[in-house]
Amino acid sequence: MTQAVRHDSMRARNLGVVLGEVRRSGPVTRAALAEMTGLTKTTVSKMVADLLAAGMVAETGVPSRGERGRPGTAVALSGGRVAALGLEINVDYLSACVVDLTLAVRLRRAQAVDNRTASPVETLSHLCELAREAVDEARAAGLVIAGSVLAVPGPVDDGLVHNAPNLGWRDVHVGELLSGPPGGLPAPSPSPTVDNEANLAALGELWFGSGHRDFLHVSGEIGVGAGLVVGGALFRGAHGLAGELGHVVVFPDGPACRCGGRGCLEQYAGQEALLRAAGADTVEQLTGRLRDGDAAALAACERAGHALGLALTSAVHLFDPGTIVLGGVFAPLFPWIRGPVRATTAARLSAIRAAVPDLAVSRLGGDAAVLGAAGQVIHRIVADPVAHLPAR
Amino acid sequence: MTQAVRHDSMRARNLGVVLGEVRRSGPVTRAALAEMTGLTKTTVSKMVADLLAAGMVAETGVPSRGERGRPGTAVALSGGRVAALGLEINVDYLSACVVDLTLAVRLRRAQAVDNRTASPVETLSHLCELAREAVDEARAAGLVIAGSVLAVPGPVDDGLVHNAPNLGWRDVHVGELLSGPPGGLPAPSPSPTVDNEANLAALGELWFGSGHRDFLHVSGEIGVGAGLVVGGALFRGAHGLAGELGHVVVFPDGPACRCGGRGCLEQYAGQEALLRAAGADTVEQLTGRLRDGDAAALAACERAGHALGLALTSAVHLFDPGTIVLGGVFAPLFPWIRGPVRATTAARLSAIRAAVPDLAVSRLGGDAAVLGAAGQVIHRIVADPVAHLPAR
DNA sequence: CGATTTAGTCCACTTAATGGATTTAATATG
DNA sequence: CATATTAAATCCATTAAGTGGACTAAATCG
Repeated sequence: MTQAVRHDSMRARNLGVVLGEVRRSGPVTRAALAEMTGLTKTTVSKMVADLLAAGMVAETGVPSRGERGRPGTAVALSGGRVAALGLEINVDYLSACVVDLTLAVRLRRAQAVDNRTASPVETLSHLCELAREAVDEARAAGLVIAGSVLAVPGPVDDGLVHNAPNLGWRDVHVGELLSGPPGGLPAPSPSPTVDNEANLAALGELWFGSGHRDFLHVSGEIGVGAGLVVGGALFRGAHGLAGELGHVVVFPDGPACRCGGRGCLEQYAGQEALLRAAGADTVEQLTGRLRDGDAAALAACERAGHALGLALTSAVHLFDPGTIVLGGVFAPLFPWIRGPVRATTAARLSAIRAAVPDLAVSRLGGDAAVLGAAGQVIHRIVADPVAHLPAR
Repeated sequence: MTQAVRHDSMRARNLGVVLGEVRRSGPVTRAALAEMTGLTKTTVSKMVADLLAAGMVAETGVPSRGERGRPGTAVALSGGRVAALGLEINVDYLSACVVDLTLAVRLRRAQAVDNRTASPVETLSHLCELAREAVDEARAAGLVIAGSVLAVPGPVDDGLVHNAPNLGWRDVHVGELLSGPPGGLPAPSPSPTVDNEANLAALGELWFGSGHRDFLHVSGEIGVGAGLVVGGALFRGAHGLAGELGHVVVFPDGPACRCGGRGCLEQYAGQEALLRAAGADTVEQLTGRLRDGDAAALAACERAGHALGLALTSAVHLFDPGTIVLGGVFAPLFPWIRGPVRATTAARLSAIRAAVPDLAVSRLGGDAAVLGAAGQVIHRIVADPVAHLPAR
C-alpha cells in the first residue's frame, strides 16, 4: 500500500523528485527545476544545496544561451563520488562492472569460467574475488560503492535461487551465502541483492540502451528469457517469475522440453537447439557460416525465427509491448532472424493491432545484465537519495 | 513520474491512506488507524473528523471487546452518501448498477437489446436513458453519484473505441459522444469514462469477487479476453491493449481467425466456436446437454478446455499470475472444462513452477464488468478523497 | 548607461504533522 | 463501592518543510 507521508518523508521524496528531474533533463538550472517539479525556487535551491554537498550533483559550466536576464547556473548529475557495482554469474563467465551516477561505465571486468562444473560456493567465491578487485580499483579512483546487484541465470525469490538448470543449481541461497563472513563469503559490502538475468538485461536495455520506455527485451542465452518494461518499470508478475518466453507453447505436439512440456520456444530458438539444427558448435561458428550463406545454417535461423515469431505473437497479444528488442545471442544473429520473425508477427498481428511493435536489436548484447544490475543500484539511489546521503 | 509532494498534497495523500486503511480493515478505532498508518493519533483524529463531515465514514457501534481501558469508537466506510454508477454495453444487453462506498450494490438494471443491429448513437442514447433512470433512483435514495465508468467489449484508448468487432463498431468516439448536450448525448454528469470490458471484469473480480489480489481473470464472451491483476492493480500494457488471450496462438496451423492469424484460442474456446462444435445454439442449451451427458457437447468442452489450457500455459509463463479465475461463459461451463484445462496446464507447468496457479471460477459471471466499472469510481474516490470532498 | 529581464537568495508566514500532557471512559481490584 | 489501571481520544505548544513576495545579482537591450 502507499505509505503515509510524514514531514521527513515528504522531504526525502521531493529530493528524489528533484534528483530524478536533474537526471532526466541533463544540465538544468534551479529555476527550470522549480518550474518542472512544481516546487518553489526556494525549496529547490535548498535541496540542490544538499545534493551538491552530497556530491551527487555538480554545477556545470553555464550554458549561456545569449538570452536576456541573469543566466542560471546549471546542475547535472555528478559521476565523481557515488557509484554502483554490477555483478553477473552466467554459464560460462563471471562479470563485474562499476557504473557511476551518470551511468558512465567506469570499470568492466569479465572472466571465462565454466560454472557448470564448479559448485555454487566455488563460483561465488570466485565472484567475490572479482568483485573485491573491482571495488578496490573503484575506491582508488575516489568512488564510493553505494551498493551492488548480482544477476544469475534463473528465477530468484528473495536471494534464493530455486532452480537454475543451466548452472545446475538447486535451492542455492545466494543472498545468505553473500551476507558476509559470519557463515558467508567475504562479499563486498553492502552485500549484493540477487535478481534474475533476463529481468536485469531488460533494465540494462532501459538505462543503457536505445532509450525506449516500453519494450519487451528478449534475452537469448542457453535459455530464452524476456523482460517487459512498461513506462520505465519492470513487470515481474506475482512471484517475480514473469517473462519466461522460452516456455511459451509454440507447437503443442513438438519435441519434449526439460520443463515437462512439449514444443516450447526453447526447443526451436534456444541456443542449443539452434546450434544443433545448424550443425554448429558455437554462435561465432554459426554467424560465420551464415555470412558464407551455408544452407543448413540459414534454414536453422529461418525455423528459429518462425518459432520466435509465433511466441512473440502470443506475447504481444498478452503484454502489449511498445517495441520488441532482441538481445543476447539473438543480437549477432539479428540480420538473419529478423526477416522470419517479422514475417510471422506481421502476418498475425497487423490486421487487429493498429501498430505492430517494432523489432529492434540490442546494442548491448551480453553486457545488458551486468549493466542493468549496476544501473538498478543507481536507480534506487536517484529515486531515494536520502537513504544514501552521508547523514545530515 | 512521481510528482513532488507539497503541503496540501501531503494532506490529500494521507487522507487517502487513512480512508484506504478504513476500507481494508473494516471498522477500526482511530488509535488502530494511527498504529497502522504510522501517523500520530492527533493527525488521524483530525482526518477522521473531516471524513465524518464528508459522510464518507461513520462511527459504528462500539465493538466493546471486554478489554481494559477506554474502548475506542470504531469508524467504517459509510454507504449513505457517496455512490458510483457502473455502465456496460455488450453485444446483446445494456446494463447499469449503482454501488456505494462500501461496495454494496444499491441498484441493478439490465436490458436485453441487440446492439449489433443498432447504430452506436442509438445504443448510446439507449444507455443514457438507462443511466438517467438509475441516477434518478439513486438520488431519491439520498445518494450522490460521484462518477461513472462505462464498459465496452473492445479495446479503448482515451474514450475512443478503435474497433469492437463483436459490436460492429469502428472508431466510435464514445467519450466525445457522452460528453454532454453540446454535440453529445444527455449523459449523466460527470460524464463517464470508458474502458475495456475484460479489464473491468478483472477489476470486478478483484473488488467484488473471491478476494484474491493476484490473478488472471479470463472473460469468455463472444471473444476471449483476460485481465491481469498484480498486487491489486490492473496490468494494461503499453497501449492498454494487454490481455488479448483470445488471440494467443494455440495451434499455429489451425483454422484462420478474423484477426488475420491462424489457430488462435478464440477458434477453439470462443463462444461461437464452442457452440458450433457442440452443435448448440445458446450457452444454456449447451449446459443442458452437458448435464445430460451428450457426447458431442462433452467432446467440444474437452477440446476447448485443452486449447484454453495451452493458451493459459503460455500466459502463466509470461504473466506469472497468482491464480486463474474463469469468468463469463466459462463460469457456467466450469464443471466441464475445469478438468481438461487443469490436465493440460498441470502437465506443462508442474515440473518447472514451484506452484501451478489455482484454477477457480468467478462467482460474478456476466456481472463482473459493470461491477468493476462502478468499483473503479469508488476506488478512485477512496484513493483520493480530497478531490471528491465537498470543499472545505 | 540605465531599463529590463531572469536567476537565485533571504525572510516572514503558513500548513500540517509531532509528541507529550490531559481528559475520558471503560475494567480490575481491594 | 471507591480507587487504581489501562487505553482512547483530544488539546496544545513545537517543529519541519514548503510558500510567496521582496531583494540582490548578473546578464542583454536600446
